[in-house]
Amino acid sequence: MTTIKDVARLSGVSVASVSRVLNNGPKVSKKTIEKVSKVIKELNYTPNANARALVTQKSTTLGVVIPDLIDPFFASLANGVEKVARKSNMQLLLSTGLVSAESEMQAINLLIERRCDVMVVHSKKLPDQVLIELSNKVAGLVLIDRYIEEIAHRCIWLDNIEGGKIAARHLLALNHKNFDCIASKYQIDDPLLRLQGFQSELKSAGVDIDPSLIEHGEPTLQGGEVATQHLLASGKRFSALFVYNDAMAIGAISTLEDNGFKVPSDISVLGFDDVLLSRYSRPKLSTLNYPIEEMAMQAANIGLELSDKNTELNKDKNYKHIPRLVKRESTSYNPNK
Amino acid sequence: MTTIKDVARLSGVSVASVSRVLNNGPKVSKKTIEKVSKVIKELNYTPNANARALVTQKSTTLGVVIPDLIDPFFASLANGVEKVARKSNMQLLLSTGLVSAESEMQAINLLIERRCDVMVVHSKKLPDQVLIELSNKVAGLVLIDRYIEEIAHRCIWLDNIEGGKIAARHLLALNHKNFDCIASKYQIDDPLLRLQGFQSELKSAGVDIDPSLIEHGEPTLQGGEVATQHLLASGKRFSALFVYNDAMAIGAISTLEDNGFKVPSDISVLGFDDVLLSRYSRPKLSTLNYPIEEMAMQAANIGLELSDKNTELNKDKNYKHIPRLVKRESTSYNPNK
DNA sequence: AACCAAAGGGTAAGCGTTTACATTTTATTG
DNA sequence: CAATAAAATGTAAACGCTTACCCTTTGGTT
Repeated sequence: MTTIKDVARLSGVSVASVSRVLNNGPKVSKKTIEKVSKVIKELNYTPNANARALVTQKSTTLGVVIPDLIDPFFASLANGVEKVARKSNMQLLLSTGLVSAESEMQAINLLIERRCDVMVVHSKKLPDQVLIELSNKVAGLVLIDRYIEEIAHRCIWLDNIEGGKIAARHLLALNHKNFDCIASKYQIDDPLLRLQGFQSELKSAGVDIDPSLIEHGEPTLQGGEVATQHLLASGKRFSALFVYNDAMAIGAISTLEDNGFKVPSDISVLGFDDVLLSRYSRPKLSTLNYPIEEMAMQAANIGLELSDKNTELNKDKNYKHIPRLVKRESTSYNPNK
Repeated sequence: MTTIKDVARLSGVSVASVSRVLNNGPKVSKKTIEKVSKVIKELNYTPNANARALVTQKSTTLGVVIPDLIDPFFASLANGVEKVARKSNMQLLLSTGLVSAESEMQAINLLIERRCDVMVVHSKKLPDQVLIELSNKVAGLVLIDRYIEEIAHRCIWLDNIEGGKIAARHLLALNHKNFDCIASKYQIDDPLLRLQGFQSELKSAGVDIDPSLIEHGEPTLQGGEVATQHLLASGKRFSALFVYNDAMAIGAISTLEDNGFKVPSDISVLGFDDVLLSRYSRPKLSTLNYPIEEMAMQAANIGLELSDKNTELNKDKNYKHIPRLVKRESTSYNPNK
């Protein structure tokens, strides 16, 4: 592959001059620029970013750690970061963390090896302490979808508790009296907090929900179907169902209708996340919008700031987001008094 | 950030030795390994991949060019490449090409700057000739979802014509007599060829389809809805509808049912791609499976081979894929004689 | 004509690694 | 114990670039 030396030789100047035209540096004459540019074209020369990164000590690389790309939620996250990367003339380096603490750590390490200027990390398994230490090593580290008090200025997160409350309020406002929930079987913050918020708001309204009746399942279409079958089998009567995420909610709707219940006239179903799916289902899904792409963009931008030595960091920042209720067709007024 | 020199100094050996334990090189004593490993832990040292890439002339990076990550189809593509990257201890560098030839070229150039060993490129707009030239510069270049005869050994593609034919045969086998199509408004290969195959197979069966009745629309849910409205407004009668992709097909179904047609009992609807969506719709969508993730994995693996100077390249390879019919609930037998 | 500032361009060091080669240490053998 | 082979380690060059510093032009002022 041709190097800067080749270009220098063929255009009869020093490598310094070539470098200067490459970076439109300060001290080059029109003539040199033309000469060199011509040779660059001819040789089809492309500068080596690795060499550049080495000498400049910045990689113009934005790293992302997510479990996978198949889940549209994470794809949106990555897409948000990518947008910022593009705008900042940087590149997206992707590392998938999958499930375990070890694999998350490994994914992060790969990005550190690459000396990413910024790292947007979605980690569920790594302990707080590890992440805190990591943030001492990587200036541009940002956590998304997680809150750790000690490094709150690096955390972009969604208030899941408030999300649960909003859900409860919506259903309450629609005159519902009998509720049930489908939760995720995974014991991580998101489902736990959503449920917590939901229940606490119901309780404030004087409604109690028997914890033993809450179904837990795989957060997928099938998981939603299975959970709903269990729910129906239990004989519990309810007119409003709050489901952990949109995929499960769609599975729930499908099972409800297969069993003769109309959504929303018989039973209202409320999802969470507002992924693409929710707009494609019939009835279109009412849900809580999780603005993950905007949050990802914000995260990337904050990482950019953080990685810039010139801006002194303000540790008092807080980046909490509140989900927004999206009323579509799967929830409606309950006429029963 | 600590460097190999720091590690060398603190452990009282030369950088060469450190490098050797880093790469479990051939000639290091147990003692040195232990000594150095300890210091590495202490200093929390992470080697610099850029420096490595520079000296070894390989970046252990796998580049991908796709329009965006939001489209689940491309997310699957990226995910396939990522799987291979992970298995090969490489990293995924992502560049989005969006729509224009220029932006595609720019995305590719960014990957070249990074000296990606392998590049999996999804390009629709760049002319054949440019891609052919590019493949002379980048040994590990692979094209996905595109066929160029001169570099067929670098092309992993799907036979869209055959896909159209399979669709036609399926619908024909279900005793359908009156067909219509919804196509994409974009004049690129995929929709054109699918339609071509569909029509040609129908013609073989003695059925003609009036080109003027074929609707063209945005390849989205809304596009499918609008196109279907036009179709219905035209008054044309049909019992089988072949739609460019799954999103449009779901839009079509929704509009058909809103207008009193039952799917599939009144009208069979067949999609294309078999994205996640198709399993979530009601009725579940019959469609043609586009094995994009497997193709992407194959592409990445071929790129890996190609980039390896030791394997001599066989230009006679051909990587054509045939879509597979997935019968679900949106197509059924037409009882009318 | 002499001087000087400004502008353009070159030299060379250094970024953090790997690795061929040279050198030293250790183990083996007669 | 000397000789020698084998193993471990060190030295230094190289990868492709940027940039601080220095040198050479150029042309404007007196």
